[in-house]
Amino acid sequence: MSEDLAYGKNQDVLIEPRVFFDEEGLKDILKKAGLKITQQRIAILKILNSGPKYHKTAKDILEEVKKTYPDLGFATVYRLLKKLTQAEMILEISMGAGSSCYELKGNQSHYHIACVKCGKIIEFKNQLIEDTLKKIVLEKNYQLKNQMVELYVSCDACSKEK
Amino acid sequence: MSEDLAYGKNQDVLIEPRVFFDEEGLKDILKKAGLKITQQRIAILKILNSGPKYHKTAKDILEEVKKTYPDLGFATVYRLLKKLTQAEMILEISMGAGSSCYELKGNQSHYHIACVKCGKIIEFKNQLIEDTLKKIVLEKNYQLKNQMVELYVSCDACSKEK
DNA sequence: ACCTAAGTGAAAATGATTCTCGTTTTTTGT
DNA sequence: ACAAAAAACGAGAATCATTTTCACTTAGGT
Repeated sequence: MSEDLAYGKNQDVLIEPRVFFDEEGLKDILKKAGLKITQQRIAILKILNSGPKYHKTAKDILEEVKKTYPDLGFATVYRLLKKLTQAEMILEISMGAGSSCYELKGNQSHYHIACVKCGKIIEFKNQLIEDTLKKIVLEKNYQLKNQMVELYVSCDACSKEK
Repeated sequence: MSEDLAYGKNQDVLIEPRVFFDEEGLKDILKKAGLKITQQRIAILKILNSGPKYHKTAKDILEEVKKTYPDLGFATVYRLLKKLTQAEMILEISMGAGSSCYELKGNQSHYHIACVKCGKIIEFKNQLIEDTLKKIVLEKNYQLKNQMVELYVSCDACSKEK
């Protein structure tokens, strides 16, 4: 896994470029989840593992994967996403209404800022918040499985309009 | 609006008892959203404004409201929830898959801890996180419309099982 | 190479949410 | 109070995301 993240001195750096897995890494994800390695699954994971952003919807994935496997359908995509989510190898994020987004779990937790007008989503990271959340959960004797911090905003450009 | 919140010295206090609106307050919500005041809407808001927890699903609301208005259907519930969400008078929260939850917006922002096993949801509040998030958004020149912090955990009881 | 459990594709089923349309209720102007 | 216009309502159909079913295929151990 490459580790060339755009870290900074600021608490809230944008995460880019993102972490990528190589083909072996993708196979490991399946192995760790106790799943068989199939061409379809590798194809799906390759898509989740590509592009500038971590998060993709099932529809995003299907549209991409159909270029290589035209017969692959939603059932297969959702089945894999669900199994990997249960095995905690990927994250499911539901940003308000509409479809959930999915991300490969790197060792990075990060958060999202979404513009409610133009739909743009920015990923960011903040160590103070991460530590605070971990502490809260620990104090209650709970095991943290996933954390989600989502800010809904009107972005600079959209606020200026009209 | 009553203000008898269970504040404490701790950063992460559970929010209970919750903030309630009186009937005038509920009418104000409709007025501020530019909506007509109807019996059905008041009934829906009264339900959102009752019980120990802030968040309720459209189904929760419909089941309750049918006791008084048996003919009222999903269409009316969803229409109102959508309009009030757009007018920023209530919050829509989507906790993973399944239905969204809705909450009347008091002057309190609060967060959720959900057990992925038993489904229990705890509401909590944390000023440090709130301030940090506000700062992040402000620095980017964005206007914060809504914030969501959701922790998915295995709770104490569920972690012990099996 | 063989067997079996696991995976696949197509289509149907489910669940949540939105839309349509004919009817009813509010609101506004008188 | 009264009528007309605008907004809201209820029922059911439509849409969209996701899950299930089932008959067929394949990966991975022996």
